[in-house]
Amino acid sequence: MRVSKASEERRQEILDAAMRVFYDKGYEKASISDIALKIGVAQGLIYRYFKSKEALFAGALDYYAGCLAEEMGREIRNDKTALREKILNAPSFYHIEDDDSYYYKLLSGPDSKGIYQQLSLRVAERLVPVVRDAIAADMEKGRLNCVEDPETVAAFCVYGQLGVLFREDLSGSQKVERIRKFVSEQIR
Amino acid sequence: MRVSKASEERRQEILDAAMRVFYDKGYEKASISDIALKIGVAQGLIYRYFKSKEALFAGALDYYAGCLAEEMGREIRNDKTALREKILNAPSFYHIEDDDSYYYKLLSGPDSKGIYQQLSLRVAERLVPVVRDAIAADMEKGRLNCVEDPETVAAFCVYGQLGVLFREDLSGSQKVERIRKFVSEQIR
Amino acid sequence: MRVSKASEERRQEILDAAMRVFYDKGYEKASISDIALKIGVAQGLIYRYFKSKEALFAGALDYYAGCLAEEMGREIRNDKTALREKILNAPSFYHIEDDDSYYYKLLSGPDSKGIYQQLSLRVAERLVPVVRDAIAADMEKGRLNCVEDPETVAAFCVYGQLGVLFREDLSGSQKVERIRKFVSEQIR
Amino acid sequence: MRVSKASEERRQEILDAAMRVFYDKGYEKASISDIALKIGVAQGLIYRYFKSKEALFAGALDYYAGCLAEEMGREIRNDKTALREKILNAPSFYHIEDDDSYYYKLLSGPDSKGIYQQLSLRVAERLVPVVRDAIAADMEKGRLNCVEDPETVAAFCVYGQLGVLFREDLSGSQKVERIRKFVSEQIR
DNA sequence: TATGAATGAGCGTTCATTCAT
DNA sequence: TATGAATGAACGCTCATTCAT
Repeated sequence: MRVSKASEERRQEILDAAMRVFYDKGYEKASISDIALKIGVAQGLIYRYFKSKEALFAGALDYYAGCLAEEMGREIRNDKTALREKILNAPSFYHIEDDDSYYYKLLSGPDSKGIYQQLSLRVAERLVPVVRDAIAADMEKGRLNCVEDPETVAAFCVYGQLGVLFREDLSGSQKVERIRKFVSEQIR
Repeated sequence: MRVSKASEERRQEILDAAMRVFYDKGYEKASISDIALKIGVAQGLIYRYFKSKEALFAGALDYYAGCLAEEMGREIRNDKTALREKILNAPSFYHIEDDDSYYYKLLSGPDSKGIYQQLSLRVAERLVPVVRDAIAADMEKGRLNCVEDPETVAAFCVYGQLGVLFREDLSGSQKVERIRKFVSEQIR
Repeated sequence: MRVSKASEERRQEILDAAMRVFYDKGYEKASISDIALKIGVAQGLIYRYFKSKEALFAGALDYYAGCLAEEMGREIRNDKTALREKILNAPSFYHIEDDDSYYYKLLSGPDSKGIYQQLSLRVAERLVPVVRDAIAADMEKGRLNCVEDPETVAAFCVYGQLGVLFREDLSGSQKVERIRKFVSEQIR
Repeated sequence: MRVSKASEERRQEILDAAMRVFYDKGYEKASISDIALKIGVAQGLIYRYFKSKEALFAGALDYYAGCLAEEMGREIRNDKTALREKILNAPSFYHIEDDDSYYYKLLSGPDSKGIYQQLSLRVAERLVPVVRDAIAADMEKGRLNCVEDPETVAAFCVYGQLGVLFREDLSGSQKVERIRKFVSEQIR
C-alpha cells in the first residue's frame, strides 16, 4: 500500500527516524534500510530527500541541534531575570529528563557515543551566542559585573557544563544538582 | 622484502599510522589498507596486533589521549605553584601549536571532525582528575579559597576551554590569549 | 503547469530527446528522468509512449537511422545520373557536417561510442539495398559494367566508407575528400 | 576452498570469463557476479584486477580485439603472396568458423548485438594498418597497380567485408563465398 | 494526458577479515 | 612475523517502473 505524503512531512519523518537510528546504532552501523524500515518505506525513497547517507546524517544532526538549542535558548533569551537566576531555577541549559530521553542514552562503540557528543557539542555551539547576549544584557542592566570578553565567558559557562553532563557515573538529576551548586557558589 | 620488528615497536608504529589516517579521513573512510600502506606493510599484519578495526581505533584514541593528557598533566601535577599561575604561564591545558600540529587540523565530514572532538574530549576526561587534585592541593595549601566540589570546578575549568578551542574562527594563539585573559580576570 | 500535446507530436519529442541523451551519455548512463527532464515532463509520462527504456532506445535508434537513411538515400534513388557521379558530387552517402552535428561527436565510454557506431551501422544496413538497386539500375542502363552480386558490391561501397568515417584523426571534410578520391581513382 | 593463482593467470581468466558473459548477456545485463560465478571466485576479487566494470569491459574488448587482429593479421603480414591471393585462399580476414565460435553468435538486446559489432569494429580498426602495409608492399613489388591512398583502400577492403559479415541472413560459409567472389571479380 | 512520490530489485563496490604460503 | 590473494557479506545508491491523484 502506497502512501504519499506532503514533501515536508516526509522529510521530517525521515529526519526523525534517522536521528533515532543513528543514535541507537552509531553512524557506521546504521544503514539506510534500517531507517527506511523504521518508517515503513522503501529505502530508495530516502534518496529523494537526501542525496547521501552523509547528507542525511548532517541534516539530522543540524535539525536536532537546532531544535534542542532553540528550546534551551528560549528561556535564556527572555531577559526578565538574570542569567544566574535562570540557571539556578531551570534544571540546566540542557534538556535533562532523568534517563528516558533517548538523547542521553549513551551507547558503546566508536560512533554512537560520538553522536551523543557531537549532538551536545552542536547544541553548545549554538547556545554560546545566546548566552553571550544574555551576559551582555545582564551587564547593561547592571545585573552582572563587567566582563571583558562575554563570548569566552559564555563558552566556559556552556561547555563547562559538558564536563558534568558527560560523566557516566552520575544520574541526570545528580548532574543538575552539581551544576546548580557550582553556579550558586562560584558565580557571583 | 620482509622486515621484522620488535613487537612493541610495531604496535606503536601501527597505532601511530592509524591515528594519522583516522584523523585525516575519519573512522569510516579510513581503511585498514590505508593504514598498512602508510607503514609499508601488508594489511593482514595489522590483525596480528589488533583484533579489529574498531579495536585499533579505540586503541589509537586511548593511546593518543593518554599521551596528550600525560604531557599536559605533567606540569599540573607539580605543586610548586598554584594552578592559576600555571594556566597564566602555560599556554593552556591543551597543547596548541599554532596550526601545524595535525591534532588541530579540522576536517569536514561526519567522522573526521568527530575524531578531533573525540580526542579532545578524551583528553579532557583524563585531565579533570588531575586538575581536581591540583585544586584540592591548592586548597590545602591555602592558595585557593575553599571549594565544595572540586571535581565540578575542575570539569568547568577543563571543558570550558573546549568552548574556545573548538572555535573555527580563531587561530591557536588567539585562543590561548582568550583563555589566559579569561582566567586572569574571572578566576580569583 | 500541465501541457497536453497531440500524441504523435509528444512521441517525436520523446524520441528526439531520447536520442540526444542516449547519444550524449550512452545507453547505460542515460536515465529516463534525464530524458524527461530534457523535455520538461514527468518521467511517468514516457511510459505512456514507450513500454520500457529498452523499447525507447530501440525506437529512437530506428527512428534516427530511418531518417538519416531516408535523407541519404533520396538522391541515390533518383536515377538521372550514375551512382559514381553522385558520390563524386555529393559529400558521401553519409551526412557529414564538419563537427557541429551531434551525430559525429564521438564520446568515450563503452556505450556512447557504441551508439554512434550502432547508429551508423543501422544507417549502413538500410542504405545497402538502396545502393544495390542503384547499381542494378546503372547496369541496366549500361552505365556500369556487369556485376554478379550487386548486393555485395553495395555492401562494400557502403560499409567501406565507415572505415574512413570512424577514423578519429581526420576532420569531416578530410574524410569526405579521402572517400571522393578513392572513388574517382579506384571505381570505374 | 581458497585457490591462489599467479596474478597474470587470474587476470586472463577474468578477462576470458568477462568476454563470454558480456557477449552472452550484453554489457548492461551482465553483472560482475555473473562473471565471478563463471570462474568460481568471489566478486570482490575481480576488483583487485580491474577497477570497475567499465574498465573490465574495456580490457576484455581490447584484449580480444588484439588477439583476433593478431591472428588474422599474421598471414597478411607474410609477404610471400599478394594480398589478393591471400583473400582468395583464406576464408576471409575474419575468423569465421561456421557458427560454433561464440564470436559470431548474434544475440538480441541493445547491448549484445552491439558487443559483437564493437568487437568486429575494433578488429577492423587494428587490421587496417596491416592491410595498408600489405598494399604498400604489393605496390612496391609490382603485384598491384599504384594506389594513391593505401590507407583508404585498406579501410574499404576491411570495413567493406563487415557489410557482408553483419548480414543475418547468410551462414558463415555463404558470407565467405560472397566475399571471395567479390574479390576475384572486382579487384584486379 | 500528465504528475511525481513511491517502490523495490539489483548492482557495483568496498573492505574488514582470513588463510595458505 | 609477514604477505597479499581471496573471501563474502554488507551497503550505498540508482533507476526503471508503477500508481494514486
